[in-house]
Amino acid sequence: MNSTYQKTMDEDHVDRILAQWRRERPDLDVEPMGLFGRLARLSTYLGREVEKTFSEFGLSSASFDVLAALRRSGKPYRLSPGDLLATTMITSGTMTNRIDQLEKAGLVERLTNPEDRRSVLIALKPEGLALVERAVTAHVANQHRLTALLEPEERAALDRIAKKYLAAFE
Amino acid sequence: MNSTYQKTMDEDHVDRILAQWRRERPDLDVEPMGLFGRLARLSTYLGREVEKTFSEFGLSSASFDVLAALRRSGKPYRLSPGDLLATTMITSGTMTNRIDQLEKAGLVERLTNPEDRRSVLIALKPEGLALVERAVTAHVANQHRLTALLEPEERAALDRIAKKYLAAFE
DNA sequence: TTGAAGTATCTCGAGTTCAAGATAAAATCA
DNA sequence: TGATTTTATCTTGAACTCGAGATACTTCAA
Repeated sequence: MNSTYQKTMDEDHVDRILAQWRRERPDLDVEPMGLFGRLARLSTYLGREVEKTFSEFGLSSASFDVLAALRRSGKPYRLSPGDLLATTMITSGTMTNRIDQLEKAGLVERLTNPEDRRSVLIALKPEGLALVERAVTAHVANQHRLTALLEPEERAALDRIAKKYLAAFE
Repeated sequence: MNSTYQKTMDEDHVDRILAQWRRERPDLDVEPMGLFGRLARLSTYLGREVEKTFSEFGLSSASFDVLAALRRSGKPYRLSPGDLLATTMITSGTMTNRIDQLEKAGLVERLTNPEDRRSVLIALKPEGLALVERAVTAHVANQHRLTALLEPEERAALDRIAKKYLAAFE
C-alpha cells in the first residue's frame, strides 16, 4: 500500500477524464491536463460561491468589482473608466456596459472631467457607497469561510505558487 | 533583510489592491482576498492561453470540451446530451446551444436514440473526429508549455491542493 | 390501462463578454 | 497654426451563458 498523501486520495472527476484520455490516446502525456482541469473547475466553484454573496446585495462580481475599485481608491471615490479598466481584466466596451448598468441602478454617476473633456469621472453615489461598504464586509467574511476549507499551510502554498505563476503573465 | 521566499517577492497587482483595502477598511482582515484574487486572475490568463490554441482550429474551449468528451468516450464516439452535461459544469440550455453550433459547423450530428425516444445521441462526424484529434494534440503540447513555467514540485503541490479544495465542492 | 411522477432535451429572454471600429478631444510637431 | 498622431470612451454585432419553464417520452403504481 502506498502511503504518500497524493496517491491515497480518491479518484476525482478530473482523474476519470485523464484515465479516458490515456486509454484512447496513449501517445499523449496528459499529465498537465489534470492541473488545468482542477484549476478551471475550482475557480468556477469558487466564483459561484462568491456570486452568491454578491447577489444578496443585488450585485454581481462584475458590478462589485467596479464599486470596490472606486471605494478602495479612497475619497472622493472617483476614477475614470480608464483607471477602472487598469484594475480589471476586461475590454473598454465591457467597462462601458458595466458603468451603464451601475448608473441605471443609481449607484454611480458620470461626471464630466473639467481637465480633459475626452474622459469622464465615475463617481460613487451615496447609495453606491453604502451598498459597497456592506457588500465588501459580507464578501470578506465569505472569503474567510471559503479559505477555511484549507489548512493554513495549504493556503500559504497555494497563494505563493499562484503568485509566482501569475507573475509569468503580468 | 528577510530571507523567506514569500517576503522577498515583488509586490504584484493583487498586493496593491490589498494595500488599498487595508488603508481604507482597516477593520477588515482581507488576507483571503489575496488568494482569491490571484486564483481568479491566473485562471483568466490560463484560459486565454488555452483559447489561443483552440482558435487555431476554429474552436473555442466550449466547443472543444464537447468534441473532447465524445472523443475520449471511445468508439463509436456517441454520447447523449445528458452524458455530455455530466462532464461539464454548464446548464442544459447551454449544452443545447453548444450542440447546435457544432452541428451547424458539421462536426457532430444528432441521431435518434432507438432505446429512448426522449433522448438523442450526439455523434462525432468524421470531420469532427479528425479535427479533435489534431486539436487535442496541440492543446496538450500547449499545456506542457504552460506548466513548464512552474517547477515540478510547484506543479505537484498546486495539483494536490487544488484537488483537495475541489473535493470540498464535488 | 391509465393517471401521476419522473426524465431528457429544448426554447426563450435577458445579461455579459469581446473584438473591431467609430467618435471626439488632446498632444505633438512641422 | 494646421495636420497628424495619440488617447479616452463609446457603439455595434456576434457569441456564450444562465434560469425558468415548455415539450415529449417513459416509468411506476393502483
